[in-house]
Amino acid sequence: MQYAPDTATPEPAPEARSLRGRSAAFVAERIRERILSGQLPPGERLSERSLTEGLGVTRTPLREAFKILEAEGLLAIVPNRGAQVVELSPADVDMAMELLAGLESVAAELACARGTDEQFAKVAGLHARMVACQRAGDLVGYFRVNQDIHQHIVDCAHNPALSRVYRTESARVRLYRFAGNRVSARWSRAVSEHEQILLALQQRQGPLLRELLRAHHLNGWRVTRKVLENELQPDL
Amino acid sequence: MQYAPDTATPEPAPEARSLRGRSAAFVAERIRERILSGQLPPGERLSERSLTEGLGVTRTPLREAFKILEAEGLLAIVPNRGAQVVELSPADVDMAMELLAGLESVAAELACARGTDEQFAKVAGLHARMVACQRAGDLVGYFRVNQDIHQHIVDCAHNPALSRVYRTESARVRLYRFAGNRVSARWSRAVSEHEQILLALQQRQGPLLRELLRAHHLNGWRVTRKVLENELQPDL
DNA sequence: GCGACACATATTGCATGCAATCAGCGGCGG
DNA sequence: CCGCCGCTGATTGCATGCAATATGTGTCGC
Repeated sequence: MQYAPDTATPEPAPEARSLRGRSAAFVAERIRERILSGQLPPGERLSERSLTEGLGVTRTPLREAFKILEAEGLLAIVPNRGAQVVELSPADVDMAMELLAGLESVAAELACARGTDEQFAKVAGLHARMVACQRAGDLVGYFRVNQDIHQHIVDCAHNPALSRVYRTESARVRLYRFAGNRVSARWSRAVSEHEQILLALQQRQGPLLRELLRAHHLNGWRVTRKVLENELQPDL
Repeated sequence: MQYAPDTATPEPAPEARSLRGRSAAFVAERIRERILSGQLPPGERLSERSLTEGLGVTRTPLREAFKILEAEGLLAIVPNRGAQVVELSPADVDMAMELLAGLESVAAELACARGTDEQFAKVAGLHARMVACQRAGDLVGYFRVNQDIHQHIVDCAHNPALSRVYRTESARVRLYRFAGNRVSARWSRAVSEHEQILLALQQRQGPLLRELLRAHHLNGWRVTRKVLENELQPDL
């Protein structure tokens, strides 16, 4: 017969035991998810109390997580006034988009030079899924797969530093870009642009791919900016 | 006659009073300086005890600073084993240099399109200082001004996000690049390359500037890599 | 009625204390 | 002699407590 240990095991959570030394990273990941999903909107003030209660950790690792997210550009910490989700002006997003376009254009030539056919096939598979999402009218799925495709193209460059920077900088503006995808007229054109991009990638035409990505970014961002500036109403 | 305030001001340190809410950032800056100067070499383990004693803060803000520096890629925190200065393999530096070259090439065209003549004049001034350092045999000064020049060219693009990423990623590999500058034969060629770069910038020849920067990076990194791989002995 | 001040409460920043883990070392068995 | 085990001191991870600052509210003067 088996006996339970004398001391009633508190067992706060199944993963909590192994969380030692990782709780700040764990908490940061949770908060990052909430920011990127829009659950914590830009400008939202983050109370230490409610977050510690919600996440089951104390203030020390939470505050460490704040510092991580601040370094990533997702939070702004104001002394004595706590942390809040960074709010980006249209100009900020503009600069970020320019940076992302630049990173992709750098990645384009590297990807054509070094990407494997298997990686390209994976991008093609994602493209098919994206088209399926479009047909199903699944905006959220479409957007997510779209982001995945761009990240995968960058990953094809086989440069971890480039992939990391692209991922981080892309995350900073994810919410803002999402707005632009809420215009149905953009969808079909974006898909056809993606088809050209995929073709250029598979045929390893670096300079062409670079230009296609640049144009794709420009087109997408033009629409998004209009939405952000309330000049165009989303119809989805 | 002037009287001192009744309450004897404790005044633990001139900056300590205003340090509340900023001590983690302050500590991070100090440690960053030590890493970038080589005072804390790659692989060095950072003891919380000695750093708290040396910096006059307690462990809580120090550990927050560790998280910031980890997010910047300067430290690696191993659970239960503390923080150590990141060690980059030649491959890591290779990837980072490719990224930096890409960022500069993106910045090049933007700088030619948007940089002000005043900014270009400042770059020219830095170039003159660099030449002076070269003539004086001031390796450290030369290297620092050299880095400044590249950062300023990137800043000419008037894209804060681009400047920030370039600065951070450049810092990560600063120590490793320094090794390559310890070969005297590289100096004169680097200076002449810089002169061409400056000219292209002032004449706003974007595509040319992009190619010059790419070639400059490639040349510099080729020498540096040889030094790092011990195929070439520094002669300075 | 309106604004300014003062007090009370809440929240943040940091110091400290305790538990868990690691590193070094000596004893023991093989 | 070598390797394994357990012990001890040191170090890290996190919880908590205290001081400083911000925030909300009521009161007073105008």
